[in-house]
Order: sequence, then structure tokens, then C-alpha cells
Amino acid sequence: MGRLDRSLINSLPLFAGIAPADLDKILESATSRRIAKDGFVFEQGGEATSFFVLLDGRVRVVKTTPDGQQVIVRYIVPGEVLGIAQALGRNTYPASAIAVVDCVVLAWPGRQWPEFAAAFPSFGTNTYKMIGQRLDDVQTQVVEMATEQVERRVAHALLRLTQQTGKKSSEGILIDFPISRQDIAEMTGTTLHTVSRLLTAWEQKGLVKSARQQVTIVAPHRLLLLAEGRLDKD
Amino acid sequence: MGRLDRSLINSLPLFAGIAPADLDKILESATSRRIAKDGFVFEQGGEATSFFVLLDGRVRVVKTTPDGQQVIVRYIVPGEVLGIAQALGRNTYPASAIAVVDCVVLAWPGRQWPEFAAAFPSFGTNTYKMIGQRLDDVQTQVVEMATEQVERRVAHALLRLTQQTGKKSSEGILIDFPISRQDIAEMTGTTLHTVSRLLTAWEQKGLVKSARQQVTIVAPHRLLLLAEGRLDKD
DNA sequence: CGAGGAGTTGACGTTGGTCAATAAATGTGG
DNA sequence: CCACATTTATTGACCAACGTCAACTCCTCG
Repeated sequence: MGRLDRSLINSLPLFAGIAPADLDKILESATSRRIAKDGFVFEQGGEATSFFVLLDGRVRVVKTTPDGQQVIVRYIVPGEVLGIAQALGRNTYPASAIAVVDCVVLAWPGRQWPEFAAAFPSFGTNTYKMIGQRLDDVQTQVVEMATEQVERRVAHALLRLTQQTGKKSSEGILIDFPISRQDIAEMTGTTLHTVSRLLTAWEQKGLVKSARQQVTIVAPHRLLLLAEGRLDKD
Repeated sequence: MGRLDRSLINSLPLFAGIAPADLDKILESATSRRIAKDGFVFEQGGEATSFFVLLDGRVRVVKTTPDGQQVIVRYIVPGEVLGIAQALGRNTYPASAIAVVDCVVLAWPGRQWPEFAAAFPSFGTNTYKMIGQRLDDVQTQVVEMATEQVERRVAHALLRLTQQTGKKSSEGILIDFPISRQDIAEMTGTTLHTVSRLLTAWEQKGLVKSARQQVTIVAPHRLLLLAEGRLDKD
């Protein structure tokens, strides 16, 4: 089996402060895995056998309700961990993770997590810092959903995506993976129809440009004003 | 200063698996504090100097938006930790914690958290398990807010409260602390008017009984059916 | 070239928010 | 202990936001 080079991970925040020799040791128990577009990294309810680091691609984390409705909890970009159920004492995945494009992940056996955390304290600290960040993110999302109406929620969602995966283009900031109106609706608790109407309205005002599975933020600052409810209506 | 007895904490899940002698050591750096009704345990944005365990009373954790709207993130009952910002690498509290009734808390200096976690591994594990549970709770809440309409959200909120703080009474299960229509609205992202209308409608159907700052669930099972959307309309 | 997925747009209806008036309960000061 | 202020709750009237339904277009892929 091909040996994994520590250059794959040595610049990731998760592994900050770990000696090169230790990184090699950590990598010994990792396997790399390719996930084709639309494939599952893991499935909601499935036994949490592994945890992962995304090396390349984009992953969508989705919760499905008993009656089949889906909510996109977050998008994962390269360098982030996913499937950390065991770090939190769970033995089943609370959501599904789906490759938005072809992806490469590193996978570790879940039961190795406690060993790593014990052997490399900064590994534990870094993970929990990240979990703290996520807890905060999702609480902020609850507040948004409770207090803002749809237009502002969608604006916030797009702005968050540009922060995470924005790519400068000639026209503005491009959200750098295929994303449909339906996806945006599932991030914000609305319908694809409403998202479609919003995007065309915004396009007419010169805030965004959109195409099939693609959104570019043309005027991020004005969109932020709108998201914050401080933009004059017209 | 009065010595704290380990019987205060030795039955709490957070301290499960820690030797009695160690509990005494942990208690040495704790101080107990009384918080009068409506007083703050800590305030959103304030420097995270301490973390707490609630010994008695009820605490409401609230996030306030820049424009002054409030969202109740969760209620804390005796035995639970709160203000664990530092365990997650934060140095400022992300929300405010307010005593719903007169409360007693134990407080530790925040910087002691890493020491405890290092010295007593089960302490760290237990905390992170609890954080994992909370992360899951709040994600579930996002899903609810995204997919359910108000009536079901309010029903779910009340049911969750009965799980947490329900007290059997002659009429049903009483939510055992003062809670206003406004509070319920802030938990579910609606208005006190809508909550009021729902409660009177439910009272007529015999699902609940309510009074000023008080709600009793009379028919939990039927309310659950309603929350799950499996109750016939009438 | 045909089929299926993604997007747009109009018409319409409902949920639930806003506004306003009133009532009931609780607290406070004289 | 009573009068008055304040907080909490109720209820009606109205209406806007946004979801639902439906028809149609445009890509993209096989």
C-alpha cells in the first residue's frame, strides 16, 4: 500500500503543533479513499467506524427527517475533519456526508481517536476548538432562523459560503462548487422557488450573477447590508 | 470560607468515575455562588473567567441579536454544566445565562479546566460527551426550524421541557418553573400572540392546561402525535 | 435526439406576523 | 390594605411573506 506523505496534513490546523515524526506515526493508521461525486462518505444512522479529514473536494453534511425532508447542516472544505462522532462519545453518525464533487479523504479507525488525543494533546485541543466553533455556528444559525426572514437568511447563507469557498473571479466572488437552488433552499429552510425568485431579483439589482448550479456574488458589501437588514428597500 | 462537601457533586454524570479524594481536590478550587432570580450567571460577550455547575434552580441561556431580539438557546437544570466556553477554546461567553428562579451554582476559574481534564481523564470525556449531545440537540433544532411549522415546533419545545423538568402533578406533567408565552415564543422563533392562541386551542382540546407563567401537559402522548404531525386535524 | 434534471415565473391561498384594544394578575408605595 | 402601575395574557381584524401548484423553458447528458 502506498505510503502517505506527511506534507498532506502538516499544514492543517488540526495537526498544528505535532512533531513531524508523530505525524508519520499518525499517518500509519490512515487510509486514503476516493469518493466519487454524489457518493457517501458516511451515512446518517450508520455505525461510526471512522473519522475523516477531507483532502480535496467538497462535502455536504445533510440531516434527513423521518418524513424525508433534508436539511444541509454545513459544507466541508479541504483541511476540515468530518465524522467526529466518536470524539463526542457517539457510536453512530448523526448525519450523512455526501461528496459534492469527486473527493479525497483520509480515514482513521474511530477507536483510534482517544489514543491520538492522549498521545498528542494539541490534537485534542485543536479538535475541541473546532467543535466549539461549530457549536457556535449552528447556534448562530438557530438565531438566524428564529429572527430573520427568508431574504436575509439566504443572503447570510451565500455570504458564509463565499467566506468558506469563495474564489475571486472577474465578475466577483464565485462559490466554488456546484450548488443548486434546491441546495440553497435546504440550507435556509425555504423552497427552491423562493430562492429562485430572490436570485433573479438580486441579479437585477446587480448583487449577484447566477447560472445553473452556480452563484457569483458581485457586490458582497451590498449583499451584507441586505443580510443585516440595513439596505434601503426599492 | 465554608468547605464544600463532595456529596454536592458526586452523583453528577460530569464527575462520574472520579475518585472521592479527587473530588475533594476539585472542590477546593470551587466557590459556591447564589444568583437571585433574574440575575446573570454570565453575560454574552463577557470575558469567560469561569465555568459553572448548576446545583439548584433553573437557568435560561439566551442569545441576543445586535438589534435586540432574543432567542432562548436552552434551559439548564441542576447537575448540568454551563459556561464551558474555555473547554472549547473560547475566551468570551457566546450567550447570556439568566437565573429563572433563585439559583445556586458552583464556579471554577476557567483556566483550571485544562488541568482537570488532564488530571482526570473521565472529566474530559464526560464533558465532551455532553457537548456532543448539545451539538446534536441544537442541530436537531435547526432541522425543526427548517422543516416544521409553528404549531409542531411549539409542541416539540414543550415536550422537551417536560423531559427535562417535568414534574408529575394531579392534572398531568407540569413544567416546573415560571415560563411565559414570550419565553416559549423565544424558544421557537414565533410571537407570544401565536403561542397564546396555540395554548388556548390546545386547552380546548384537552392537551394542556395553562395559567400565568405556567404550563401543564395533560395529554403528552397526544401532544407528541401533534408534534410529529400524525394527529388528525379537527 | 430524447429524457430528465434544473430553473423560471405566474396565480393563488394559508400561515402566522402586526397592530390594537382589553382584561387579568402581580407588585409597589402611601 | 387599598390604589395604581406594570407585567402577562387574550383576542379580534388585517395583511404580507412565502409556500403550493402548475406550466413552461432551457441545459446537459447519454
